[in-house]
Amino acid sequence: MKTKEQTIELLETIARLLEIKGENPFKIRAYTNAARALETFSDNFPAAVAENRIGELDGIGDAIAKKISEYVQTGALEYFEKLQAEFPETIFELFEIPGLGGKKVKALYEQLGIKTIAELEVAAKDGRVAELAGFGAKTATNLIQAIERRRKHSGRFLLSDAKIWSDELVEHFQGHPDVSQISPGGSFRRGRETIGDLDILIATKQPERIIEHFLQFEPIDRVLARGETKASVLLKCGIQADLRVVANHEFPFALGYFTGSKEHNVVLRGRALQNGWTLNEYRLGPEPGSKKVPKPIPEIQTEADLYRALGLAYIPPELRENHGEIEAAEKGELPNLIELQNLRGTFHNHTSESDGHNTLREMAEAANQLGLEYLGIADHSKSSFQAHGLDEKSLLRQVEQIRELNKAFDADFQILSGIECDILRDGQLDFPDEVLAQLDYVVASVHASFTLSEKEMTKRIIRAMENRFVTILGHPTGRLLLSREPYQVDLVEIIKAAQATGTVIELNANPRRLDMDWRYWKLAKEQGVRCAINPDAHSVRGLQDLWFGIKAARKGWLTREDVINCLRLTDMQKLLRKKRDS
DNA sequence: GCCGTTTTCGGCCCGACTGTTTTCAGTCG
Repeated sequence: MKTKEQTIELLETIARLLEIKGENPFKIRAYTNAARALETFSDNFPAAVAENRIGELDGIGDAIAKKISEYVQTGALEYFEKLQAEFPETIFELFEIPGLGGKKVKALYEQLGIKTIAELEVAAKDGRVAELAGFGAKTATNLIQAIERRRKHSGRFLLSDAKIWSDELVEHFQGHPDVSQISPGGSFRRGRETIGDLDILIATKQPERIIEHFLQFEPIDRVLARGETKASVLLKCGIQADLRVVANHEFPFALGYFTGSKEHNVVLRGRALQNGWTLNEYRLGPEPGSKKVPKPIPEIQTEADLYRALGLAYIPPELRENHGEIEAAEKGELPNLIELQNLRGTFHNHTSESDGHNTLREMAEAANQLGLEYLGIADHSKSSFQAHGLDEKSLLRQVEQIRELNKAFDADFQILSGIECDILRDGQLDFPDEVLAQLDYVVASVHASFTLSEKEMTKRIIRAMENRFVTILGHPTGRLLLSREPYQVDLVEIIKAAQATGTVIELNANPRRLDMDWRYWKLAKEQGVRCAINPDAHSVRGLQDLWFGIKAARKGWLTREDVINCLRLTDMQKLLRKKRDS
């Protein structure tokens, strides 16, 4: 039995193999399209395969559906095994070098027998690569440099790192007389949890001056490419930044185009074609050679105008993943997405009592300064000894301190006493109910025994959720982006259990976590499960991470009604008591 | 290999940039 993730990887691997074979590019694309279709599929995957419903997905036809079914149900795919046997397994690492695609990898392998990055480096240095047809001295040098860069940097970056440099770049152009419009684009604008590179778009009448100014940006390490309308650089921190320059009237088209996602844009272009139009990064115009009489094209000055012209409500960047947003925009059923200023408080935060860096008072004052109406303190519990988890005595002392401190604040700001209670290996909690009952709420999280099977882990977490004092399930998969894989857990089952038990699920806003993942919130929301956006702040500064949580919540289609942090203090307190009183 | 208001064949997004090329292939987004 294979999982959805394994199937996606299979399809992508097949696409790569077909590329090296030099297969029909459209056939290759069909496999990557099928992988994309599965990525956005949030229903029960094994059931859909078993009931032969997987072929109903857009982009998956009979042939691939049959292959998926064979792979998932027998655990192997004969077609793939044969294909794979034609090439050494290590050859895939060559695709990780920018500048190498299917054609070049094929040439390197067939003509020089190169099948690893190490072999490529040797061949590039001793001159064999430069002698291949289609390669040259410059290509060889670029490959050597790319291999060296790869050694230093991993290739993807957290949203938080991207934000620092995107903000800096926009700042760099602040007040520049030739900038008439500027916006970040790409996956950063869409709020993806990790970012490959930065895209900055500028509208101007003076493209060469803008490119010139871009190249003056101090943190640039080296210039990768520069032309008349775009330039690419590598920043010293390892992030690649691409600047695109367009004319003012082209800006909305270019912004939409470079924001993506690719899949979203493909559908938009399809809609344009239905009207006899062509949509690209510069314009919406009549499709040359279209047999249709094109509809008249309305004037377009903003992205919103563009969506309207295509018969759609404006789609916020975070939703542009071809995850159902276009159908919803057509019917006028897009959600009114949550915004940062809708948040009135937050729940999961630490103090110096466990592993935080600031005191209770400092955290409270910072939250009050931020304009929040309440701050929940949830320090670690005793089993998390690596984080100086609180025992019963120190926890109850903290509850007392919170009561005292609350007297110092006006009625418009309150601290809530909670705990981030460890879910033990068997699903029991780290404190007995009598202790938990003395708190305003309980966040229950897994912090140890990560290696249980998916079945056991799911059972363990559900058992914890069945405790009536567990208000919120903390970071449901335990992932640390770019550094630790999530533990195995069936989120579809967890969401069902949250619905059944009346447990809130956390959207941990720490940019290293962003857990539960945005791809599951739409499903949770449809089942009536509520979300708590928590920065998991370990310092005063950590409270700022709410910004990332909002981005992820918006990607998950959440509105202020779906997120309990948007409730007024009294309504929120009522909600916190609801499960334990029922 | 997928898909269909162009519907079972014949398309499939396309423009910018680099490097290797005397007019374009490969890669990227």
